[in-house]
Amino acid sequence: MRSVRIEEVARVACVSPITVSRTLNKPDTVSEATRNAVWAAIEEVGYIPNHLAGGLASSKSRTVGLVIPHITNSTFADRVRGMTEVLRDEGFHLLLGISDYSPQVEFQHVMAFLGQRVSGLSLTGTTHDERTRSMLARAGIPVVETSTTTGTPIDMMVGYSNEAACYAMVEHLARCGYRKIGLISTSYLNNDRTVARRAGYQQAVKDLKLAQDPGLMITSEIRLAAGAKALVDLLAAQPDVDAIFCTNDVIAVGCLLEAARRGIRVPDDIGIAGFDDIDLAQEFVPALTTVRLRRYEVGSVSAHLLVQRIRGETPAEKIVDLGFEIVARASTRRAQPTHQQRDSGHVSSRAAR
Amino acid sequence: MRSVRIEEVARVACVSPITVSRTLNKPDTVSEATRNAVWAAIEEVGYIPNHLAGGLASSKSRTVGLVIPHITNSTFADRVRGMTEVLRDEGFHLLLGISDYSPQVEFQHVMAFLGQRVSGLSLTGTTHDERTRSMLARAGIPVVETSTTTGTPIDMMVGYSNEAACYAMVEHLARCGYRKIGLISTSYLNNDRTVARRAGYQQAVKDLKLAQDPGLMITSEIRLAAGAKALVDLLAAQPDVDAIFCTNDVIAVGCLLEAARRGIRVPDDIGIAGFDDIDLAQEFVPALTTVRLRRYEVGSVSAHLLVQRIRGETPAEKIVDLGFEIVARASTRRAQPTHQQRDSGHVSSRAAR
DNA sequence: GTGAAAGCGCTAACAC
DNA sequence: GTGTTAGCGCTTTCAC
Repeated sequence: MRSVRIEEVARVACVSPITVSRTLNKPDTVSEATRNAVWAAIEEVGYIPNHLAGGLASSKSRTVGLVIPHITNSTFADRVRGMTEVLRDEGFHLLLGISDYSPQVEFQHVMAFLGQRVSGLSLTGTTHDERTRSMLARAGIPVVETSTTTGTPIDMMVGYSNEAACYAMVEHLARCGYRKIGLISTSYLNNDRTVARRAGYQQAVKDLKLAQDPGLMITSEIRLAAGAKALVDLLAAQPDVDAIFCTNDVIAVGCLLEAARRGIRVPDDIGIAGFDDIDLAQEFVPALTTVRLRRYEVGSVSAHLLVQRIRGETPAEKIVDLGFEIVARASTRRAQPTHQQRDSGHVSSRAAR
Repeated sequence: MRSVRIEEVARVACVSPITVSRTLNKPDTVSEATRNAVWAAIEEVGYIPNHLAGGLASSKSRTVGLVIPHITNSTFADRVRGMTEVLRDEGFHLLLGISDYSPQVEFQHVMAFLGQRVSGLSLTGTTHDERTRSMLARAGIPVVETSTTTGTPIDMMVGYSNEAACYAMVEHLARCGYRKIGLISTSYLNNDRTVARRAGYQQAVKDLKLAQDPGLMITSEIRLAAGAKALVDLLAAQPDVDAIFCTNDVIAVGCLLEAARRGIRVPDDIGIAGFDDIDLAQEFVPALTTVRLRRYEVGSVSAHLLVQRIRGETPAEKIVDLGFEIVARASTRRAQPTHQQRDSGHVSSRAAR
């Protein structure tokens, strides 16, 4: 398929090819009359710029790569939305890869993206294949790791402290009077965010002298049915649990559904809390106490940072903490206002922005 | 950033550049000894093939474009998953664009993707900007439109009949004894799938001599809160509605939640049905009667069709009907088995595959 | 099975 | 403000 080339546009517009190129890429360096003539010619011949050729010649591409662990989850869907909207406004395009939580698959995507000469790259978390780190170090393109603010960044980071968020939620549950709090987390294999969330829970349980027992921590897949089953399993093993903190809202709603089916009263018999603040959390009956994150902003801020760096600017911060917020709702008892509003962990976090 | 080029690999491996290229792209045309030497050299110098240059020289790219209306919806998330998994296995990569239901934005993405010389393209539905159609006709790359099997295809199609699915659901509701069925659809602006769904509802209502009234059809956004509000609005305008068919499960669950809050008994006071069979549909109490679609397959089959055509093969079918299935659950009354299993509309549809 | 030459379509650098 | 020249890194074509 030999396509219409810049040369043909140039001929029709009676200018040189480079002028056409400039009209497209640096319009303000071309006089208005020329610009109009070129645009008319472009329309006339039906020219579509070949970004492959342009990218090759300029060693710049208008593409950014994103690798996410999976997509069936509003955390990542919102991030994709945040990135695509900003990138579109800035004239960039998004190459998407899904790693399914495998660092090896992530590495393959990174390789392929580098082969496409992406101008920037966004990854999830800080757990990567060693080759990913070394390739990226050599490639010298801006990289944003997201959804965490801890660990050793490759370059930049946008997220929140998973550990602090979980610590804050356990504190909140303790203020609600819960003393034996179970934790249902997602699998923590290759998932530094989950590891951090578990650590936050454990630290808080220890600091607040709540019931400690390895049997209180179990894992579940992110599906409603799995969350329901996890509730059953946890209650079977630890019948006197008085609250359950799920590191994911889908799991938490699964628990709420199962509790309803079994006639377990929430929050009286048991308190249930989640993580993410998905749409369903506030609509569900009872509404779910949870940790609110700024998912869309994780994407939009990442994209902004990448674009800034691609343009050669230096962002104010290499690590952006978007904070979190404990949202108390009906699935947990009312908190006693003993301490001063320590919930406002998010306030300080946000201030860090 | 001057990167390691194929020439350097060639020098280290003591072969010519073209041999390196062949080792990478057509390994079986190179002797094993040479292949090994080349691979060793690639590792040694840390070579990353430049797909921009390769694509330019061969006028082929290993990239496929996908434009979806939005991403915060399992319909599209599953499709993305289906596409990426197949494409990854086939060595292709995915450029993602989100159009927000705007044909103009879609056109911009299509232009940009053609500029990247994507080898194939997948769009949603058949409502496009006229320029999109003409560009694509000229570009001559394989195109798959999805989520419908009606309308005039640009090239190929993968989906299901939205009209037949909604017709079947109204039939089902009629067999359940419902006679005045409201419809809450999404906005049908630039959305041929919704237009078809509404048409299916209207035709069935007419054929089955159910209550007909323009006031029975309203629209809602795809959010739980919006669905809840839509229920309230519909009941206010049409108090004697005995069933509500929502063309989206999220809206339907919003209705169920609102019904629970208002003490409206489902399915006795009112029957509620949805469309999509999201995870929540079967877990919710009461479980939601809905239309099950094969969302993942929409993506995976699309990707397969595109890859086949990119390879120069000719797929057996240009239009793949993946069918649908009426899933009867607790949110509607039991159906009377009067007619013979006409629900098996999906069986014939699937047979069409 | 391997190589040499030519060129894919564009833009950087420099000239005018 | 616009044009000329050279070359981005690879693959095609044809030769051996």
